[in-house]
Amino acid sequence: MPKAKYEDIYHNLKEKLENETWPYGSLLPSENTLVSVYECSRNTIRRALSSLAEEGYIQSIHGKGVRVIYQPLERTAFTVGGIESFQETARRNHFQPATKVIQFSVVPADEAMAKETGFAMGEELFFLRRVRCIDGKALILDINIFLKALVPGLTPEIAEKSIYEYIENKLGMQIVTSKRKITVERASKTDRECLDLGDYDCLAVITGQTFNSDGIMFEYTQSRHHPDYFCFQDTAIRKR
Amino acid sequence: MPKAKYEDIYHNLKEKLENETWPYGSLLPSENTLVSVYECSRNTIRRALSSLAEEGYIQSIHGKGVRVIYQPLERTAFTVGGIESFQETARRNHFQPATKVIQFSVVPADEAMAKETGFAMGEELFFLRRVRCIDGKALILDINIFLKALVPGLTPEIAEKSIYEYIENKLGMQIVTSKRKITVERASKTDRECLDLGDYDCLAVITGQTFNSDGIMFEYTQSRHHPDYFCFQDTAIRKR
DNA sequence: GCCGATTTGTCCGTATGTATC
DNA sequence: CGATACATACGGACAAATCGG
Repeated sequence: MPKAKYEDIYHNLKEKLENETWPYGSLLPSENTLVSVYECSRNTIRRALSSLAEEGYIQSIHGKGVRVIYQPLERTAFTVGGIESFQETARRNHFQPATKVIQFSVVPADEAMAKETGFAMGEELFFLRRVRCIDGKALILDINIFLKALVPGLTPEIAEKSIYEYIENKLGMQIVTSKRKITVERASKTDRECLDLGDYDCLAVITGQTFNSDGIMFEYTQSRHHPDYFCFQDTAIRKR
Repeated sequence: MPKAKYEDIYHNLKEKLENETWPYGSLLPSENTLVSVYECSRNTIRRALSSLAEEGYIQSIHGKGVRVIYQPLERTAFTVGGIESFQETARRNHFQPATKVIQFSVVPADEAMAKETGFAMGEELFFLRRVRCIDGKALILDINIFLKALVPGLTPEIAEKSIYEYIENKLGMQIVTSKRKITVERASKTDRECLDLGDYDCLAVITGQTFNSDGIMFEYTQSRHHPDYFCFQDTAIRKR
């Protein structure tokens, strides 16, 4: 539950934008009007608006108003974006998810791995690989490497369900920042063995580091996606 | 030239983070210390810090401090991210860029195109296709569709150089928001004819809409990248 | 072209809440 | 418990862009 006022306002405005209370291309009520409506200071309104601008819902125009640039999208593809677990994404897209753990081991970080992942050498790591299936088809190969010290008690059984659920609810650790990079790679022998790639010879790869609320990196991930089930959305705002 | 104080502070801190004045994993000076250093209010400092947090440079920890999570990266790949023209990206990556215009026409938006691009039906559009080369290899196929009314005087000669440069400097129009989506598609016949794909049968596709400072969408783009020359970077911050 | 009303952009000072140590 | 540090919120001031008369 959000307790901050600007978060309430943000969610309320977001919902109204998605409902097309104000249609695409129109102007929002002025900030001062919103101040009266929500009974708060202009700073608080501006904070909510700036979050919506970052997410591509609106755009402020100096001296003029705030333009709606949100357009309702067709939900055909399996989209990712933001920090979201496989489970959450599957549920949002109304798919039946399944996970198969194909590797679960504990290893120390050697030099090559330290360089690639960003963990310190010698750190004890959980190394696991999982295949994600949707409607019976194997579509995503996930490689997760966790700092063992920060994810105590992790088992293959938990990995079969939802690791993020375990981390956040059972361990009480909060995931905050995630740095990622997206590339396209040729399918390896393992990819072809684990996934139903058909005659594709490439896949979409999301490689990332995840940081907890102490600002410590505790996870390195590689998510290897079937091309047909990959769609990443993003909004950028130009800085001068 | 940024004239806003928070932008100066933002750039100054960013440079120091990239110089590793404060190493990865350490804490920044406290906000109050920075207030003294930059002689400004805490609001102004916090604004600069929040921009850096969004870009994955730092992460605030309540009651503790601000952790540096920036790591210098190896510049091996051709990376994209943010709003940046091909020219700018090429220069940043120290490559010799070249552009070949293979189509330049004016068409009205029919129903199918209107639905795909988001332009209104019947709008007059510039439709162009360009091949981007680096060190003599054809690596990117760009399809740009512009609202003709908002980009008057566009010619194939300008398209050969930099359209963004023309739009921003000559027309004085500012690009502000860009909404994009990344997918992996099978290479079409055209892709194979235009690009040096080798034996790849897929490519990375960035599809996007660009909005000017009036909040009007004036461009629809599709950038089709050779897999080896595609790397998209992103930072996500988890919201509750 | 100028002026004034409206609207967003930047910045400040202050107060209070909450997490960490 | 107190000191420190970040988080939220308010209110006010002035600048800058837009628009209509």
